[in-house]
Amino acid sequence: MPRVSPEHLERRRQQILDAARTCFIREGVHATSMQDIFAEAGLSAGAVYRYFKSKTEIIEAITGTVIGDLHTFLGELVQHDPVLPLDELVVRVAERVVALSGPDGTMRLAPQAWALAMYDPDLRRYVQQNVVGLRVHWAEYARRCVAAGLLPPDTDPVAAGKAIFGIIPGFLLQRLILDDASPEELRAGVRAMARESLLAAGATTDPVQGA
Amino acid sequence: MPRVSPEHLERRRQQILDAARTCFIREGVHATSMQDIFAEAGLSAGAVYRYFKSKTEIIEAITGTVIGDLHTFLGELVQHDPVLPLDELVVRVAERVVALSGPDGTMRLAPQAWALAMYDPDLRRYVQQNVVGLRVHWAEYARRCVAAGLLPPDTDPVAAGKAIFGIIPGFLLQRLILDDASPEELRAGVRAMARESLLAAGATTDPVQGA
DNA sequence: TTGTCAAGAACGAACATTCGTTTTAAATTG
DNA sequence: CAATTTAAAACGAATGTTCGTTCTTGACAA
Repeated sequence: MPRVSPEHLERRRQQILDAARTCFIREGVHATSMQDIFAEAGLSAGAVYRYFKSKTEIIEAITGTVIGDLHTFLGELVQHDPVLPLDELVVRVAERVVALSGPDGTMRLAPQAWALAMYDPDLRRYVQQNVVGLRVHWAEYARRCVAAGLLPPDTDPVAAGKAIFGIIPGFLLQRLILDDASPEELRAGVRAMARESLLAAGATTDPVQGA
Repeated sequence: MPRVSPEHLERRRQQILDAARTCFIREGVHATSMQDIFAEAGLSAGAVYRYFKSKTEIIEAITGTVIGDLHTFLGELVQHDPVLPLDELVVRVAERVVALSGPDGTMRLAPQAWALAMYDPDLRRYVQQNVVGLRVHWAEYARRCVAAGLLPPDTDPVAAGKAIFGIIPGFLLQRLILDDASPEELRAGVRAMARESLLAAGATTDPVQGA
């Protein structure tokens, strides 16, 4: 179809990206050949190469959108008034992660994005933006907790954000690779982890029960 | 060398694995060709294929050893008597992670292992073992904290282990991709995170009720 | 027409792997 | 000990396949 509307072009582009994402999730990025993408998109090589000049460009376009949804979602939760308890916040995010990491979920691409980011400079920038984006929300959460008097004034919210951040990739990994993590169990874990007593020097562990 | 000692064979095997690991860390697993491994090992194709029947077999052999060191290290720390404070424990592990994730560090392979585990069943088993191995230590830590009276008796140590687990991959990711995480900052973050007050509903304008 | 889009055959490079040959050190013999 | 045999070990060019990409060709709207 020659001389076609801009909408058509944009739709084609999306059609290709959707096909690529489907393939990447189903087979993995490296195991996906361009021919797989052609087939999934129902387009020819020539057509696809009209919209993207290389496979790398497609990978980059998709990697940039892996956790956009999560970013927005967390951003809203963090702004919730009153400030949500940490376990509540984490559970809600975890639930979203579960929803996004099913058989067709985009979160399945996250580990691949991390791995690719280590060796492709352009991709690395995208992934960096994604990670920073999430982390900034966590830092903002910590800041609000300080403001609400839930954390001491001398708290470093950036450091707190960096530490809390790990809970989610940790959850995702266990979910994707071991498939034995649930948001509710994570809530219990976070509730156990959020205790000053864990920072105290511990007593020796005999069979004797202290109280 | 024909009719050669078992030690020689074992050394050759290690020589190949070392070369492969070097290549995988330097270029990434997928970007490493067998020819790269031949060159790095200073061996011919035939020689390498005498010891490993495929590239996949080499990848599997290496993936199985990525975090063995960390596993042992954490295992010892967890058994420390008296029980170490959480922030102390995390900092020590983080320091080890830093040591193992430099330009030649094996921890650089972790994200690749995670990604590969999603699509290769054999590899997945190795990575599962690694993850479970670490998690078991964290659960044991939680158990000891309960025994020492640092955590309430009704704590679910497995859930706690799953939650705490994430701190380390989270740290590693930030270290590898953003290169802006340090053990000391992580300590500060963990100290901020370990507070019951984070579990209470907060308020900016509204009063709060207890749990 | 004229300019743009799509098709799909074709291409060349890169890849993992194979295999016939050569080298080598241990084993065997005299 | 020295000469010879033997089979494992190593070599590396060749193989066949697969891949990402390009190119030629035709189709169709303006």
